[in-house]
Amino acid sequence: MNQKIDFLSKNQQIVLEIIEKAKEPLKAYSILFSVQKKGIKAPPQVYRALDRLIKLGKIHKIESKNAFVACKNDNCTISNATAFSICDNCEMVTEISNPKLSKYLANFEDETGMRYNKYNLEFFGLCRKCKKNKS
Amino acid sequence: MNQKIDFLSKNQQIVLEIIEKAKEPLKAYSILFSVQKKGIKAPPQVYRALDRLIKLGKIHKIESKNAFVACKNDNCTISNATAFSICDNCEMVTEISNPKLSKYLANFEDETGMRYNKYNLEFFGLCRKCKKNKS
DNA sequence: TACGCTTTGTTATAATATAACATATTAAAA
DNA sequence: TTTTAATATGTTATATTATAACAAAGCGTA
Repeated sequence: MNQKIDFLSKNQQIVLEIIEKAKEPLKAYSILFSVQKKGIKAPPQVYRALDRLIKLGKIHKIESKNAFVACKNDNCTISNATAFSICDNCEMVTEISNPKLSKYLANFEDETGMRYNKYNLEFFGLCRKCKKNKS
Repeated sequence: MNQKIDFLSKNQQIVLEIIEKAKEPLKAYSILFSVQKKGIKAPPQVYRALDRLIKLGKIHKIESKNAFVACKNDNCTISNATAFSICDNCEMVTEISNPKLSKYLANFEDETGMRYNKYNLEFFGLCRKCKKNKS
């Protein structure tokens, strides 16, 4: 039954592959451009694949950038809880997989006592490289 | 000198007022529509005001919704560190101001030892009302 | 085969956001 | 007070991001 969950259609595979190869987050229309040689011609085809890949936890959307990255956590079949660090200068994005952080956030209770197992956290700052170059 | 920081231009005041009055996050074009009777006619006028208000910490952008809410923390002159809870059903958004959480996140060190004083956290779940109605 | 379901292809358009440039207002330097 | 610099505004056009709507193809299975 897990095969079902992991099955990717042709378009989904094409889109995933290009995102996995990329070193930085990709925008939907830049993906569209890249896959046109493979027969994908129109935005809905890309957006459908993106939606599916997100649901499967294969990729994540960087909301502050409207861009997409491959999931770096091998086991991230559940895409609900994500954390990223984003460089304000070079825009590099790194997925943070820190058990303490995810535990903390999953156990966090708001004022009303509510908990959330779904969240997205985006940290901003200067990455090591950019920090050096600026100083 | 703080007066300078708090000074709002005409358009900025108009846009802020409408966001503060709203009970839910407002989209840029719905703001545009609302303020057309007050003489604001084109998207750039709204987006400029929004940008400025965000920088001043008067409003925040809910990235997952492309919508804008007034800051509920009286002292949120620094808009860098934000956390929200968002109802998956009714889309209600509440700003979380929890000193423990903000301390935890500001002190969080990633694998490389980096810290971030700028972040945005969006929690998703069902708000109390919607949880009741679904059960 | 025939049915239902998912995926695909396609056109069109909606929704979100910015570029570019001209003008006006303001604050304060000369 | 005039000049200047900086900020804010108005305006048109356009770029970017995303979805609606519907027809057709493929696939599993009853």
